[in-house]
Amino acid sequence: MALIRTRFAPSPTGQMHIGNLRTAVYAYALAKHNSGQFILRIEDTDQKRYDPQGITDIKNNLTTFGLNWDELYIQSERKKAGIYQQTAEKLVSDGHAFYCRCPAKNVKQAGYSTILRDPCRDRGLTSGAVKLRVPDNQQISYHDFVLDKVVSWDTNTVYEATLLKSDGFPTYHLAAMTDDLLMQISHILRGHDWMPSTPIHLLVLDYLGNRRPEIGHLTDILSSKGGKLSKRRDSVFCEAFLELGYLPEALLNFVILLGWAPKDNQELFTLEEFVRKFDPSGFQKANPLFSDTKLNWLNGYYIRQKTDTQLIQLVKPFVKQDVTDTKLAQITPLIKDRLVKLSDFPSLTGLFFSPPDLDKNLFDQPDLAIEHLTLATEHLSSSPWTKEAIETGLMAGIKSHGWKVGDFFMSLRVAVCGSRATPPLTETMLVLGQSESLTRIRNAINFLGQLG
RNA sequence: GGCGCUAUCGUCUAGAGGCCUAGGACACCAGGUUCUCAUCCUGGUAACCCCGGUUCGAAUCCGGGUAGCGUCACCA
Repeated sequence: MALIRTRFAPSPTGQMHIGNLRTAVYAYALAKHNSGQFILRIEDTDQKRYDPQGITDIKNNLTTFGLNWDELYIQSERKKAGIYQQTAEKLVSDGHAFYCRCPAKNVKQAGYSTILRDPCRDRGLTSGAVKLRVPDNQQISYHDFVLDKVVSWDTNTVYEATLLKSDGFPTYHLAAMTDDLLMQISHILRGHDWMPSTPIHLLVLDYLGNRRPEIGHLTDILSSKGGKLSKRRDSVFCEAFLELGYLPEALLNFVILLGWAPKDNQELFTLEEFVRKFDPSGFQKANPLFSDTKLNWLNGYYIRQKTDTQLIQLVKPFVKQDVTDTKLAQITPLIKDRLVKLSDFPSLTGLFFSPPDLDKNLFDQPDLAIEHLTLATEHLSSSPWTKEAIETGLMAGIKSHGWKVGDFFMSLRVAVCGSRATPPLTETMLVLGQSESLTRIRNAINFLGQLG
């Protein structure tokens, strides 16, 4: 098999979002599954939208997710070498392109354009912007390797796109195709939104006289609110998910499943497993909806797979309270099964740092609770501070009074934690310490007594 | 409006003419484990867009609707 070379070719105009991440991981897997190369190419040919921070962000993100590139190219630097200028001039001299001095139209505001043949195409100008000369009455087609389908157009529906702008910079149409050819890209994998301009690219590819890479168009990720994912309405940026405490491996796994599936229904993938099992026939053809419920499950799953030591390190940036390493190491295992996102840490652990606000509604039977707590005080003030001693003593007391085990511990739980849903009670008291635990229980007795 | 793509449970999907009384995962519901919640285990509810056609037989093939999405810039 010929060498597989894929590229991830973002334009650095904003932060990397989950759609970009998905495109990148698919291109990466396609290359690596075949022992090929994954190329990062920065498409910064739009001077008006240039953002110097963008390149750094893209590199950092790819690194975070383990998508290491083999080669890096930056189009603005290649432009300086005159590569695109030369290609454009060759197309003109071959009769496949022409110069144009029409003012740039802004159909974005007008709606849509219906003029497909440019008035400058036969004027024989010798300078200006360069536009593609589109032939009439021809069929142009390609096989899409994602859709696994031949798609074709009548050239009479193709407009004469600008290839080189009057500022000397190439448009995507010229730059991307020129580079794909020069860089020996074997597979172009890109967003669905590029599909309509594919006939333009096919023409450019053919006129440049080389060969056509395989081309495949990925689905778009849709918003659960309807329509395309929106940067305003939806949370879409990788950075934002990371800041919420989503693990990179969870986000990556989630995004892999959004548009690709293996025949055997496997759901859990590390990057390495995905690369190994990758198969282009698994690509989805219909647009998926973004919904974070499965992402939440995946994140919880990956959190539970961490060792306590690993999790303690991961959770540190999300700890809001002032805490020693020792205490953090005691608390973290107690809430491991309860964490959905790392940022849940502060709300799940508040009870370890400050006494609870008591609410009488949390106690089922205040009078009985006083009895429960009184017994607890008696035992706990004299008990050795170990799990076994605490529990056996308490159980003996419960049994002698004929109480329901669940009722007793709920009273104690609410007194100590201020909530009916908490980490394991004994372990929690162990962390709090004997003195603090007893203080909280006595406070609760007083609180309940005053209600009386 | 033109051009193009798509259409299986609420969501992500398996399904390439009989293996489908349509399978898995998440979510949801019920039960079990457990001193609560969570985890974990077991079970359940739930889908082939519509209409024609081809065929002995269609979720799977074809045609037509309908709907969704994309795009129509000297932006990518």
